[in-house]
Amino acid sequence: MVFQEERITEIGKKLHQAGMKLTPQRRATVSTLLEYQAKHLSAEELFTLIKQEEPEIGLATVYRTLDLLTELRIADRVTFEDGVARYDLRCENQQHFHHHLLCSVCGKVEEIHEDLLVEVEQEVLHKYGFKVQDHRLTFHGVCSSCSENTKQSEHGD
Amino acid sequence: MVFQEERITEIGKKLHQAGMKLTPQRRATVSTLLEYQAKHLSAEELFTLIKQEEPEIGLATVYRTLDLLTELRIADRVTFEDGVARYDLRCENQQHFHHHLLCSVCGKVEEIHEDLLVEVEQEVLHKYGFKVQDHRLTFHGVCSSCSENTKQSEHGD
DNA sequence: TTCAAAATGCTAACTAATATCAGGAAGCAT
DNA sequence: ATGCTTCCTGATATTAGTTAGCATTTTGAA
Ligand SMILES: [Zn+2]
Ligand SMILES: [Zn+2]
Ligand SMILES: [Zn+2]
Ligand SMILES: [Zn+2]
Repeated sequence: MVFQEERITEIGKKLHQAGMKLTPQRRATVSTLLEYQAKHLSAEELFTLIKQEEPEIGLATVYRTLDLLTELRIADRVTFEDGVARYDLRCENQQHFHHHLLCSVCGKVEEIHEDLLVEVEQEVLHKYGFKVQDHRLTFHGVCSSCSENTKQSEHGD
Repeated sequence: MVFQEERITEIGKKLHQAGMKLTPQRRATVSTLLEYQAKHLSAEELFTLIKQEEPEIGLATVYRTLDLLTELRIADRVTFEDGVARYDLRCENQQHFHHHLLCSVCGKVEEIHEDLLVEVEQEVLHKYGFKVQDHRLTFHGVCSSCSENTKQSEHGD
């Protein structure tokens, strides 16, 4: 909770640098994003949660705030297979967006915060002349617990 | 054009194997996907194009056909920043979806058909126990022609 | 305190995508 | 041919996520 406050005021500074204000609505949005980190909530899901902290807030404001945070690279927008935009707070001092593991069996979404692409991106620069600034990487497959379950049920045959 | 016909009949076989028919509407959809390969068209964009070949076709059929092709792994669905689903015909004998380079200056979308992630995916298996079946990788950055233009205008200063 | 700019809430509008449903075509068995 | 079944289709209605418009409120500097 103390960390949260620090983080929020820090984000407030970034907003001020861009000539914008940390209004109560924006504060509530950021704090909810912090609280539900790595949950990949949609704008509407966030809206209902934020309302608990800031009941007067409107849906449009949530959308506007999320757009703002995305532009300032405080948050990242990511879309999985259902086509709904979801939001992640960008980790501090993280240059690039983190990666996601999407289990096709249980539907779970895991995160990888390690940047596995440094070499790949150099290769892309050399071979294709493309200067990578950021990336979106999602792996589709079977998570560790699901493949263990499969193994066990195979033993049972 | 000859190659197209071959490709279409080959896809027709895959449909038959799955107990489905290559109807005129589906044929027209596949042929349009082939014709506009690597254009990353949305369902509605495809719809207006397909109508030229098959004017009686309805939008719902296009959606249904694209779903079908995606399930049979004949096509791949990909979503960029605007949140709209776009469709790529999967290259023959290609295990994984290809990658995309999205230029933030000119908006161009390039493709990389080389699978750069073999080692990364082994790392993911060893470190996280996650068995990768497929992936979605998009790089955001500056394409080669745009960075050359930037260099030239810097010279001009 | 005044005032302009920024931000907000409400609602309507828009768009992509899906669901529904009443036909049609194709395949097979008489 | 005839019926029967299954699959497929087009039109339309509906849903859900998102954006636009606008009047009102809040904010922070002068
Ligand atoms: Zn995440
Ligand atoms: Zn799983
Ligand atoms: Zn592509
Ligand atoms: Zn470019």
